[in-house]
Amino acid sequence: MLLNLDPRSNTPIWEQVVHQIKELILKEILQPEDKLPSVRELSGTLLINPNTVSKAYQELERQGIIETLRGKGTFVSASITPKADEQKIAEMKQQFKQLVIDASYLGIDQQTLSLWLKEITEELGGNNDND
Amino acid sequence: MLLNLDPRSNTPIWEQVVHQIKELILKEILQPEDKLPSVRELSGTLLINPNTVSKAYQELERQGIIETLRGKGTFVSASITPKADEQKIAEMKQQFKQLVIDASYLGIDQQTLSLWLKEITEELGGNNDND
Amino acid sequence: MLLNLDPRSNTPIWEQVVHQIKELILKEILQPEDKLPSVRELSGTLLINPNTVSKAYQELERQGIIETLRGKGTFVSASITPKADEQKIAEMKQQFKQLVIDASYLGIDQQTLSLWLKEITEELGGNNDND
Amino acid sequence: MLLNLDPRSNTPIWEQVVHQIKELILKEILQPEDKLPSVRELSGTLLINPNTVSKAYQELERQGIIETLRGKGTFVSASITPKADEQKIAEMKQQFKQLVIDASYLGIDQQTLSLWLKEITEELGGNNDND
DNA sequence: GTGGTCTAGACCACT
DNA sequence: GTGGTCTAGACCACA
Repeated sequence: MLLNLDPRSNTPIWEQVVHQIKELILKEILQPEDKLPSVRELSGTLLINPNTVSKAYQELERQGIIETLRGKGTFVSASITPKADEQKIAEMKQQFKQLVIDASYLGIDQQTLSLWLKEITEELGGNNDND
Repeated sequence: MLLNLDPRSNTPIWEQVVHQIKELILKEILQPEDKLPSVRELSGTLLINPNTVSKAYQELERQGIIETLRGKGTFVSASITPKADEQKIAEMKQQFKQLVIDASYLGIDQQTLSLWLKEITEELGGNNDND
Repeated sequence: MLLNLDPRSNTPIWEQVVHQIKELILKEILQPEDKLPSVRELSGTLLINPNTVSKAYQELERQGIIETLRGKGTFVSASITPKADEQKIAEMKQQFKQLVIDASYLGIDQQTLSLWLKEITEELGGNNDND
Repeated sequence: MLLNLDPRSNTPIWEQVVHQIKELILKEILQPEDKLPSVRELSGTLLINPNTVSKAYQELERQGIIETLRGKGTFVSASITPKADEQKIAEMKQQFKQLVIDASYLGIDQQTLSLWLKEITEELGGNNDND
């Protein structure tokens, strides 16, 4: 499993790992019940510390996206139920607004954002039918 | 000038200040050439550390959104030219993607995001006719 | 013998086995002198590692609850004498306290706990008349 | 702030810290808005690693019991709202049952447990009126 | 000053 | 083999 990490980014490495694994699952590259690489293995591949991977895995587990089976390893959850947490949705909308504002100052208008949204949705939902 | 700051939020306070001033400008509540409150004044109003306000102003200046005239104060720039910095646009798209992914795990679909986008654009651009 | 094991739980599987066998004995579903399934048999039924069952049996034997007769198998002890180990009782009280604290933060009050205690005692002690 | 830590216990140190802080809050020794010792300070007092304290604080924050204000420190939340999470309550009842079972094998009967429950509740709810 | 992140490396319990 | 915990010590951003 290869992830794209940027150690210079402001977003912590463990969070980048979380994001990208979530993306892989959405794209169905990682499927329910699939085994994730072990903490040591992934830390070796990504050239980061095991603790950092561990933190990412723990966060993913906290979100109900993966599960760890004692002594066996870590697996993608069989059923990922979205929690409609009101508060988090409000936060997300707020983030979204800030993003739109920042975009505006980069000269990006609504149409472009709308296009991006479409592109991204297709990229994520486009599964692997035509592989 | 009243801003809505949340000290519990993960986004640093100076960044919240930056965001909200940018929003006020987009909404044309703050207009070009308008004078901003002094660092000391604003820090007093918002009950935050002057250094924090200062950092926010520096960032806004760096983005070309406000200008400091020595001895006179700080003013909204007369003309804010969007910098079409390719790299920053790519970063923004990346951010956007991560947001869509996170939204997806909260059960928020494309339609909802599309709606939000429309709402936000209207809220911001209400008087952006002559751009 | 069917036990309810949850591989996702935080309590180790061998401990879940220990708990549930203790429960079966309390409920007199397993009676003194009854033969327990062999390690291999039980591990096959429960689809878990033989080492795990073995560890559970060892723990139960350590507590004096079951006995192994070489070449014959494993049996529920004829007389289970509660050890009034002061230290263990103190530990238990400590555990109990932590549980009450955690319950409190979940909005569970003393009355509810008291009710639970009654329920559980009835469930377990239904035929404990002649102790 | 002095906590009683047992490095030999099975429960991890960070969890012991979490438990005991929760207890201090219930006893109103720590009151809403109170500042907790800094990570470094507490780690110095308890002779444990700062990371361990940090982990405890992060868990407490995740539970909504404390809040961190960037650069200022960590504080007891003003209002702690118990979340009536069905699933967690079920888990708690399960734990409670296992505890009753274990107690039974130590010769502790329902009456004793009932007494303990009363004692503990009084200890926790007894505030600091008579200090 | 504060907490958050990361590395290095160790030890442990579980399967 | 697996993940979880802990220590030691470093660096950074925030206020």
